[in-house]
Amino acid sequence: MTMFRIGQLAKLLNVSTDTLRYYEQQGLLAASERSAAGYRLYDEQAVERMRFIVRAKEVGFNLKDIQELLSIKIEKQMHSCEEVKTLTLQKRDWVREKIAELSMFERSLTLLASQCCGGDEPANACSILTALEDLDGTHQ
Amino acid sequence: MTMFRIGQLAKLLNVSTDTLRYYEQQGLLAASERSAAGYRLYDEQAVERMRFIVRAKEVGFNLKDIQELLSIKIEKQMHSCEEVKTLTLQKRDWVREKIAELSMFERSLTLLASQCCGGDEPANACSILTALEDLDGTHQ
DNA sequence: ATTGACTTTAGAGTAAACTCCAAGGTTTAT
DNA sequence: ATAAACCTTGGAGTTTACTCTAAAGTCAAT
Repeated sequence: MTMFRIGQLAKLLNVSTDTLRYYEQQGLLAASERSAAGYRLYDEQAVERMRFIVRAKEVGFNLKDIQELLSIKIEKQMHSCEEVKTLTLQKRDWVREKIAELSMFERSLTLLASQCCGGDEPANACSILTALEDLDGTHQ
Repeated sequence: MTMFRIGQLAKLLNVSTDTLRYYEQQGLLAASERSAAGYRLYDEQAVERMRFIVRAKEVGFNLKDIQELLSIKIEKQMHSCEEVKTLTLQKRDWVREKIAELSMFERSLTLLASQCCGGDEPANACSILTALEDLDGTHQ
């Protein structure tokens, strides 16, 4: 089993060692074990967990959100399927809302780009606000 | 022409007056004019601009991003159409990436919810991490 | 004319998420 | 065996985006 030291994991996932220690402190990612000298050692599972955290961050989840997502596990004895399912679907709906909002932006930006000739002349006719207002009219 | 005072605009857009003053200080939204007593007055255009800022914030743009988006309009005679188009398409691609990533989360949450009441699978296989990994396998 | 709700400014304080620093211990390469 | 490159901790500092406070001016209504 390959174990990573903090610097190696940091390099692998393009974060700082400080960030990894901060996440540990925040209860997001503990080192799998410590070496004799007290160095943090991370296994593949920890790497996967960290990959998840990074990805979740990238799409706009904050650390509290991520903790909640990570804690979604089915504990058949402790919680009913219904509870878990409700939490999961709530999160999913939140994600769907975000997607819908982003899609509106995507349309705005695409419309703006299409209205722009893309040539050398001053961009007098190009206005992102106009494009957005146009969308506002049709969507709200 | 109806003019809004800061408190009215704040109420209308569900932000604080402090936030509006802060955005002014950051160069995002200036009051259209001042009353004799020095009160900030906002016209419809300012309202639209603020609406844009709020929405952009909601989908994860930071203030610097938003300033950049707004500057496309403000300095349109300073930039060529090509510059504007490039910037716009860059932002659009960024938004598309976010949407793609969020869609993966959405799928994994949906998958997780559907597995939740499936019944017999071992509980340790039922986490969002596992669901996301399953998606990774089929989509990347 | 005075109360209460609004506004002004400058400046201090806050929360989240890092980021840096100091003072020291460990590992690896020469 | 000694430097370079890593790691440890605790704690201070930074950035972003507000949020709050204080001291004072303005406005509408009783």
